[in-house]
Amino acid sequence: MSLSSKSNRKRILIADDEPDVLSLLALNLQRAGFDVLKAEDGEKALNLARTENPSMVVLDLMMPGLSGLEVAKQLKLQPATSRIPVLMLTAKADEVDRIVGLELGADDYVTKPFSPREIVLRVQSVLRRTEPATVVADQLSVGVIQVDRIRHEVRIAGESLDFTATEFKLLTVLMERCGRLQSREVLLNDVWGYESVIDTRTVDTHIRRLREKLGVAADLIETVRGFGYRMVAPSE
Amino acid sequence: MSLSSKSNRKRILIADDEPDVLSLLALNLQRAGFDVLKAEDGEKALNLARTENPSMVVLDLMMPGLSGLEVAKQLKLQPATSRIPVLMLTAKADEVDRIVGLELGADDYVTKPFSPREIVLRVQSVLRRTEPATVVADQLSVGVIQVDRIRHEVRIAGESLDFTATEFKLLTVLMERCGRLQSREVLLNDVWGYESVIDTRTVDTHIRRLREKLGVAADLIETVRGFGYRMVAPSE
DNA sequence: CGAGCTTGTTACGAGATTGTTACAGCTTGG
DNA sequence: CCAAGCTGTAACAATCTCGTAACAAGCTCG
Repeated sequence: MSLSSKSNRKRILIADDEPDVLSLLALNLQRAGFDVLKAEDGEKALNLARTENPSMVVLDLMMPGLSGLEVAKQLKLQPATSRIPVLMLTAKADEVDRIVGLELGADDYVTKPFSPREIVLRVQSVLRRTEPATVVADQLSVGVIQVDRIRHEVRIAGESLDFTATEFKLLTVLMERCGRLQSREVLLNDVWGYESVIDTRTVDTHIRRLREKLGVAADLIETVRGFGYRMVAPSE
Repeated sequence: MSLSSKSNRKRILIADDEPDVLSLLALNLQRAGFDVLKAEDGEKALNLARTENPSMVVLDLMMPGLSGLEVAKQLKLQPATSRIPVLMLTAKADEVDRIVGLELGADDYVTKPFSPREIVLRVQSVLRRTEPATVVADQLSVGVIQVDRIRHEVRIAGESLDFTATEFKLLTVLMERCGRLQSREVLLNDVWGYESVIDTRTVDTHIRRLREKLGVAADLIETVRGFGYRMVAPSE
């Protein structure tokens, strides 16, 4: 049932010993477009962080066994994992003071009770802060084309249109790299996924289908003969 | 339901030191149905934002005195204003990189030159995104469907109908988010609860039962292949 | 208890989606 | 202008998705 696309989505590792909290966070993060790795305890979290190279780690401070604090410390110790941002969940506000006193390696923290929405916002903002190169915008717009990735909605000149899963993905990839040439290989990789064994001509077919649906905005997808395709902003 | 004046229109605060830009934006936003507050500099913008409780703030990045960036930071610092969405106007695309590095609190940004129309679209989409049904109405109505949540009553074209608990919940969730796509996962989460371990196909079944009972209004529930379902207002 | 209702699961078929292929038209370089 | 190579287009088959119906388990209420 998943519209899976491992390649260019960010992986978030979350660790909490309460299954409910874990599921809730996972669901909301997935809904916000992240891939999620779940860990029920500190040991598992540490292992996953080392093997799966997540973009970010969300840790519950209080866990049986390895606490979130210890996991964070371990991560900071090794070069391979030392730069992974850490968002710490803490039960009480006054715990934070102690943590800060301990020179916690967390990039941000949230005190319980928190709303899942808040966590998602924090995760996004920490990612934005720590990875200036890749801004993840939910809202894309190029010329008359507007895309809301969260709602999976596309509007052409204000009018809502439906796209299939593949078309949608292809469109958003082109839009977020507007102005830059995308080779068929890159598109195959980022739209269809790493291990796909798909003919490059397939890209052409989907580009055609995209253009057909885009109607007046079809011109925004340029063909660069011999290389691939490029979305262009309309010249004013 | 009300044709009334100021009360239920959204207030947008715009700040720019160029009078021309300010007027142009104000005009277009008013035309789009918003109330507009104008500020010529950062200080005034900050004051208005604190006293007038706007739904959203549009800030020019470069202003004499307090810059848009500083205003945004100030807003984020205080709980009363920290949740107001910020749309930032920037002169050049490469300014954006610097902004991101500076931990911008903006929800979206637009680079100059921009069309007023584009700003209006952005404002609308940011508002759509950041305001997930703040009003909980007892009375819902979409097309010929009318729901009274207190009496637990549903009327289709005036005729009363019985719905089961699940059907009722599903219907109201769809109605309150009329026009917006709901994935099966979201529906499972919001109708069945997040700890439920239920197959996504179950959603399909209940959608079908809903449509069956809705009769003439069945068309109001759209299927968005590959993603989920959406309730639409019949006017479109 | 038991009939009837509610609800989640499952099977299946129609139809949509999608990758492939063939071919025609176009661009490019000589 | 021609030949070679790309790309646009259309058609096709494999696959996937969703609507439909049937079924079984659970629940309610007499």
